[in-house]
Amino acid sequence: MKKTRTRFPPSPSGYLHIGGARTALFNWLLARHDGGEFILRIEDTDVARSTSESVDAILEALEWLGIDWDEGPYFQSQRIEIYNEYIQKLIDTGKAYYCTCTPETLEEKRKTALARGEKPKYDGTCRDKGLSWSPGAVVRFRSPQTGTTVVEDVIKGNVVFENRELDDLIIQRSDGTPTYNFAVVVDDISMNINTVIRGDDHLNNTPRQILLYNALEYPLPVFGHVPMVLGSDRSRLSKRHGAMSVTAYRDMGYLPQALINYLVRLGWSYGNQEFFTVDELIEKFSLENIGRSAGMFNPEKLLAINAEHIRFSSPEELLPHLKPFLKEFNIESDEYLCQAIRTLQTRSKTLIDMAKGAAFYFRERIEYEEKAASKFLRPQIKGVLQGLLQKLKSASTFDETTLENVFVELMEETGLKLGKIAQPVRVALTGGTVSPGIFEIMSVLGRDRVLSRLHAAIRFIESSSEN
RNA sequence: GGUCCCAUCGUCUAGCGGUCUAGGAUACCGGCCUCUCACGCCGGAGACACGGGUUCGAUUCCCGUUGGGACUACCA
Repeated sequence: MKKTRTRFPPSPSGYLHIGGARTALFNWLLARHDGGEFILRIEDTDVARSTSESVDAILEALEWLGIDWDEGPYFQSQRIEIYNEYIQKLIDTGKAYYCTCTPETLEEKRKTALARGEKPKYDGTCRDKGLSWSPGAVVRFRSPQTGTTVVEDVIKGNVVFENRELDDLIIQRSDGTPTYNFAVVVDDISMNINTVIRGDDHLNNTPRQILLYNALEYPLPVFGHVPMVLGSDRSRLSKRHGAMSVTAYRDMGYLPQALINYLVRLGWSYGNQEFFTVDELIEKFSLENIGRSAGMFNPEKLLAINAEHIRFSSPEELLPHLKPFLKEFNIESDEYLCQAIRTLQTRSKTLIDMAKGAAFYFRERIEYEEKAASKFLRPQIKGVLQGLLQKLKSASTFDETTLENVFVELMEETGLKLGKIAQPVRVALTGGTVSPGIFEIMSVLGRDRVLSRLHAAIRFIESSSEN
């Protein structure tokens, strides 16, 4: 049994988007599951569209996701000699030929064919001319005109194509670079790729590629065409569907493992299980459980999964991902950060939420939300806060249980319900009316900060009642 | 237009001939819990596109219709 070798071959004409990431994930997961290898290859034969910025962006996105590769990145642009070698082989054996039809006349013919309601395929003008190379010539593959080609797809089953539907595709452009279908085949052959998992938008290309494998006399890899990810209007994903780049989700406060979980679950299932860690996915992933119908990208479900991952990760795991967002709120302190995170996990759907929610822990001075202050920091509560202050000063410890006892005492003495006391204290401590539990907050902040914030609140009440 | 793929709640899906008065998740709506907000828990509404077959029996198999999608480049 040969080792599984999969690959991910993005073309560097933009960022890594959600759909591409999912394809990468499937290939990566399969390789990791099987103990095989995962190869990264940059398909940059289209010089006009490829940029090194895109390459960087794609690598950055893969790294963030934690998708690592065993070989590469290979660049097709650096493999021209290899393609030429294979092309020469095909020309020598008569399986490919030079063609001097100009793009203009081809375009012309395509239009008239279409207008007549016919299939716009190459008419074979140069097929039997026996032309040799000349400037501007391209190389075409001599495609069989009869018979059928069967794609044995591990996801879709056998798909039969009539060879007469296929035409003599160009395999080398007039500038000497190979075209996609040919480069892919040569690369996959020379890189020993034995498992090709890709979007089903490639299913129609596959018979051509199979014919190329045959002409080159190499065995076929296993093909698996996964259904596409669709936008909210059920069409192919594109920019107009909103944020589609992987790094955009990073920047919106998503965890890589959450995006992975969501993306893999979109099109693959494991019974009723929804939540997976990356290790679990590696363990459980298999081609058999990939569905056959296209799925719609649903940001709401992604958000829910993200919240779940935030909830079930340890503060230590969350910390490095949270740091950049804290920085945006000018929080650099490391003090009691993990404890603070713990109090925010069940109330944060994104890391941005969490950073926002954590801000009050680290402020020197609390600024009160206007509404909160006018509703809860009123003169009649001043005495209660003062009473609390005294009790806290003398509290033996500052853990949640002790704190709760202090409040119970205070409730008995004042006859007030917890809610009546907790909200003003919450405003004093956080500036607002929404926060983690009051005892949690206090024990995280510690006695000194709590006391000084209560003092500040009392002074605030005094100064605002003067006017 | 041609070729190919696809079709279970709004969405993601389980289901691989009887277990389905179709299960889970998400979103939505109630309720409980409760110091706020969440989390959690309980409950509700919500789907097998349609028509033919095959079969004792179809969500499950076959064909057609309809609908959606992809491809149809000297893009990948």
